[in-house]
This record gives sequence, structure tokens and C-alpha cells, in this order.
Amino acid sequence: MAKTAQRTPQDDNAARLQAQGLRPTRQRLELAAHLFQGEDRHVTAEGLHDEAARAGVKVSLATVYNTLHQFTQAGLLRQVVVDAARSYFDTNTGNHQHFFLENEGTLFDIPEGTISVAGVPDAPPGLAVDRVDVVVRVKRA
Amino acid sequence: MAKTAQRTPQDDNAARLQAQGLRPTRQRLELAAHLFQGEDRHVTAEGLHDEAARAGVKVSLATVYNTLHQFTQAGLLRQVVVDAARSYFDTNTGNHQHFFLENEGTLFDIPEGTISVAGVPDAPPGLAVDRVDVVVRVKRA
DNA sequence: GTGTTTGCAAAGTGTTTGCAATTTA
DNA sequence: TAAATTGCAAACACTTTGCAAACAC
Repeated sequence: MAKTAQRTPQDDNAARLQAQGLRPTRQRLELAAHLFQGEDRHVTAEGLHDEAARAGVKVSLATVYNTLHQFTQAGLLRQVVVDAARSYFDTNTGNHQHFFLENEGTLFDIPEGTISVAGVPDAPPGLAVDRVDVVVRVKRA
Repeated sequence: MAKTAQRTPQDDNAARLQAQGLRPTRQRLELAAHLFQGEDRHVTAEGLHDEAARAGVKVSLATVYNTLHQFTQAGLLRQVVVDAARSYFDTNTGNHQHFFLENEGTLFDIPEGTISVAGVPDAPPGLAVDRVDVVVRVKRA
């Protein structure tokens, strides 16, 4: 029951997954290790799949997609929409914002609390604000 | 910004296109008529293609895509990235923001000047801010 | 005429799905 | 053993492209 969810060794990942009703399979654990070890990161399905493959991990691309979605649903990842071409997943699930380098498809975090948005109008009738996303698009100078 | 002329009869469109080096072909003029007549709007390629078809306009989907991109490049449209699945084009090229109703794929404008964003940090070294996009994601209440 | 534009169908992307084989509890 | 998960390949949705025919200047 005691969860000191601060360090994230492999075994913690197993617990995390189980807490969400996800079986700690080899593939999920190996992907989790890549995702949740070290600093926060932004990945695409293909990127993670390639990375896993390079590391000798055998996972199908389909499973990577499944896993990313399951992790997102479990609140372990957050999806970031910045590019119509591909989906990014962020291991930082907090309420922060992003720089996006369009030509290279790179994302950088802008820490929570840095940017403030004022003047958001009421949502149209019958609708409720879910969240406010800010994307600062940048280019090579 | 200032919409130079608010009336946009067909003939104006021809001039607009020519000003950008785009020949005023039947297809481009008919699409322009749908886009720039009346209020500002948000379209997807398929949506515009269907609409044109329903109106009896004969244009291929490929030409709709080409035209949307050419218009965007010419500054007559602005692309809005809110959904990984499809591309939206906005006839309002000004610096405004959007509500996005995720489940239904609907966009609503938030007029320029309504929302203010403060605290945008300097871009990472070697990069320059291109623009700041704000998307207010809403849901059916 | 000459260069531009169109439209079709084919090719591409990134992503999802159907289903048998495998793994987990 | 029963239920969940995986992986493959086929299916998908959206978008782009190649190239001959049609069109604009």
C-alpha cells in the first residue's frame, strides 16, 4: 500500500501499471522503463519503437501504440497535439506548456506557472472548458 | 487585421488571386466564393470538397488540397492545428485564438484581444518565437 | 503556343484493427 | 483455465504525387 512514488526503478513501474489494472507484461515494463526513467520526455510512437528496437527490446509497433494509449488513459502520459502529422506523448502529465520547433518536430517543456493566460471567455452555451493549451511555435533564428 | 474590403463578390476574388500570382481558374474562384463569402469559417479539405460537390461545383479533392495550401501560402487562409487527425483552415488570418470541441471536431473563434498570454519565456538558444497559439479545449457540459 | 492547373488513380503516412498465438493471473 | 495481451498483416483515414489532358494568358 505504501507508495513512495518518487524514485522509479523497474519494480515501481510494475506497481504503477497494476494500480491501473494493466498487467505488467514484458513489453509494457520495457517501454515504461524507457519512458519513466530519468527526465521527462516527449515521444512519438515510431520514435519509441525505434528506440526500443535499438535497445534490443522486441515490441511491435502496434503494441507501442496500444501501450501509449493505455498509459495515457491511465494518466501516466499526456498527449500533445502540435503537429497534424504525428502524435506526441509527454511523460510530464502536469499542467505545463510547450515550445514546438516546427521544422524539426521537437518539443520543449515550458514549466508550469511560467506562462499565464488571462481573459479566457466562457465556453459557448452547453460547453465547458476542459483545458487551455498554449503552444509557442519557434523557428531556427 | 483589417479586412480590406468586406464585400467579396466573385470579381474581387479574381483580383486577390492574381495579386498572389494565382490564376483565377474556375475551381479556385468557386472555392474562394465558398470560403470568402460571408462570415469567417473553418474548413477541412474534405468538408470543403463535400460542400462544393453539394453545391454542384466540380472539383477534385486533390485540387481542394492544392488550393487550400496555395491560399494559405498566399496569406488568404491560416492553418489551425488542433486535431492530429485532420487539418483545419481558417479564413480569419488574424491573430486570434480558438475553442475546439474535441468530440465533434468543431472550431469557434475567440476574437483577437480577448485572451492575453503573459510570461512567454525566451525561446531556447538559436530559436525565435514564431507565434503563440492558444487552444481552449471544450467538452459538452 | 507555352506554361499552369486539373483530375484521376496510385502511392504515402501515421494509426487502428481483426484475430490466432502467447502470456499472465 | 480464463482473461488479457501481443504481433502480424491487412485495413484505414487523410494527404500527397505523377502525369496526361484541359485550361489560362
